[in-house]
Amino acid sequence: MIKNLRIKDIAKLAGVSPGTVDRVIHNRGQVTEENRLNILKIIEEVNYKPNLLARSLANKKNYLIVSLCPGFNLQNDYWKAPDHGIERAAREISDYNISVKRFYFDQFSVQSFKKQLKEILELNPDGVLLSPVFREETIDFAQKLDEKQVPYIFIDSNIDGLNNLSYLGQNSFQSGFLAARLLSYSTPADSSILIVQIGGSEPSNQAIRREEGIHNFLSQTPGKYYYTHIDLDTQNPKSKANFSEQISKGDVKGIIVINSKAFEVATIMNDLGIRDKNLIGYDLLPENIKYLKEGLISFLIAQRPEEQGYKGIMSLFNSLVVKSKVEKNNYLPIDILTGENIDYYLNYI
Amino acid sequence: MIKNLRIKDIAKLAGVSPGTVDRVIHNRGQVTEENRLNILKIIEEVNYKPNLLARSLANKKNYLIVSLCPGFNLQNDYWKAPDHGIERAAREISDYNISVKRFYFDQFSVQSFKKQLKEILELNPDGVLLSPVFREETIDFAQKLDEKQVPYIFIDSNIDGLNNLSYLGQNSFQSGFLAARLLSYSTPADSSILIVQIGGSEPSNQAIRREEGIHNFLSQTPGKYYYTHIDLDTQNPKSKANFSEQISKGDVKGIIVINSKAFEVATIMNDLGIRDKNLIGYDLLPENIKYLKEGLISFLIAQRPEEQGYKGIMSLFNSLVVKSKVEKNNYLPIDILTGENIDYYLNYI
DNA sequence: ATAATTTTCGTGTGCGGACACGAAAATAAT
DNA sequence: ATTATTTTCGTGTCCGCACACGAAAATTAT
Repeated sequence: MIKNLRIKDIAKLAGVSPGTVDRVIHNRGQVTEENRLNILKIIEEVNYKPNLLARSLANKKNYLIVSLCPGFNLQNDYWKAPDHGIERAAREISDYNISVKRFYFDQFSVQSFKKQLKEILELNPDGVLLSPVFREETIDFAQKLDEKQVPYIFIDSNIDGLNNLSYLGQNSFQSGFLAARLLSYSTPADSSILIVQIGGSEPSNQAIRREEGIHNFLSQTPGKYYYTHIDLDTQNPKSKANFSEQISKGDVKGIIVINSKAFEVATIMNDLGIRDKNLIGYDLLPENIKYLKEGLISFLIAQRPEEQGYKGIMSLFNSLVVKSKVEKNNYLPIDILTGENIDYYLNYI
Repeated sequence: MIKNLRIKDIAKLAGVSPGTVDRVIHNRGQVTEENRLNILKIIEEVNYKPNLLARSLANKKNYLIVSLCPGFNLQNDYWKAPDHGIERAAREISDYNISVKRFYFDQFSVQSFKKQLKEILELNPDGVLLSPVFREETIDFAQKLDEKQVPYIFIDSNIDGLNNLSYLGQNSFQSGFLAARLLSYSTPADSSILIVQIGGSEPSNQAIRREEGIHNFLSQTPGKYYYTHIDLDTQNPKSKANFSEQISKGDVKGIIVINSKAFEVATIMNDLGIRDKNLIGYDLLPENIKYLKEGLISFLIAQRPEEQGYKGIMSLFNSLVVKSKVEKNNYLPIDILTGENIDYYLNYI
């Protein structure tokens, strides 16, 4: 119940004017060493905390935060959730003289990524939130930001060894490990497991790490499961036919899809009338959710994409305005979803 | 990028002084109907949003929010988490002239509950966050708050039919249903399941609803499982012996503990060297976590207690200061925890 | 010693909004 | 028509902080 002291109070305690205290707080010089130390001591003693409201109100500086994430559309709306989180955070802190400008790129085009990075640099932002899909370009960009002393945060995936303020995302290895663990609960010994990568293009870093996690778990239970990696390209009839054949085998009891397209497998299972296999997938795409509720998908593993966006912006805010320190590695929880609990994740912000 | 208009701007648009606009905004009268309507129209048109920072800074009113939750100690630290969330929210909004005062009661004593309610009423708070453990006393209290037009929020458990601003907690029925579902993944057909209530005292509302959910699931799979309810009082040697006997039976394959004391069962299983049964429990007590990591507990179901406290205070803040509307029923996600993902929940705020 | 320069410091203004107070305008009373 | 009363409205101050400007003090140069 002790009221927070103000600059004016500290000035009185130190026997100086508010302006002098202000100069000490902002390291603006023009203060004798004696006064400076004394004021710092008092600030320490009374645990002075500036009033953020007053500070932001008086501060004319307008912070610009930009975000760069893959775009989204009806076919692929994974990045809608982070975008939503970014927007929510932006609304919440707009009174603090912070504007957030969102950029998007085509996640299959390095060119679009580079183009946006260039535009962003020209804006001279005060902070950047970034999905570092392309490695080399990100490294180059990060170095330029370092030179300008602009903080940046990665979301969804990470690149080690850079000077980013924070990383917000999941531990992919561990989420693969967990997927295998969940499968093992309900899959009898000596059966086969398929590890499926869908899409025709090469797997993302995330998918690779997940598969490593799966391998790691399965290798800890030697001899219990036989597992095979399959690439499925649903556009390619041959690939699809091959997959249908594989999945129809009786000893196949479990399937893990290591990217977000588990619904493709569920669709095939549905068409073939297969119902006795456990399917585990990732991410809350509408079609995944549908099959989870219908029981064709046993578990979905989710990574709080909305929160990644929200916390990303809030972390930059905390760093720039509140000046509190930010955790460098901020692994988000690995949520396990079933038909029974998913509704409470969907409605919940 | 359009800058927010200020009262001063609106005054100019309406051809009046800022004071007049202010009077309209606060319904303080002293304005001709003609001016009032005109100003309201302009406010609507330009979508005026008052600057919360400036508003709070200028506002001398000090809001008092009180919370009343069960106390906690080394033996029973469940309520430590909500308390932590309350404290975190309080810190975050302290600049907005909001002070949060925390009250505690003994969850086994109606008397202590009533005593604290009385004290709270005498403080004339502007908002109340409450764990409504005792039904009748809460109803009485709620009515008094209604008369004073003081908003109140329930956390952890709910009482229907009251005028509370919001409820923050879990759908206990559904979390029971989910527990049974999880058990069914790994428990073979025709085996026995124990539903255990621990503690010697009567079960909480929450435990009762969970058991209903369990029943509901199991009754949907007729004939598949045999299940028995057992009361276990670990202080009572006879009760403990009886339980040990039951759990040693070979056909018992699964156990669900419907309150937060699953670790008691795990301890017994440990002592008896039993390792081939699936045990599911609730809540992240340290001892539960320990056994989850060791594999004696298969799943823990958690309800984000920290977030209940945090969101409870933030909802009151939003209602009192931001004046945004608050969802009445705010079921928190039902988190499924295993040894593989729990660390990411523990570190995470 | 005095002037010129540099350093140190206090005061004042504004950020956007809340509220008080007193002036001006409108209405009522004589 | 004049005064008294009520209603309407504008101005000013403060909230806590950031920053500018100019005055005072200390230092250096002459």
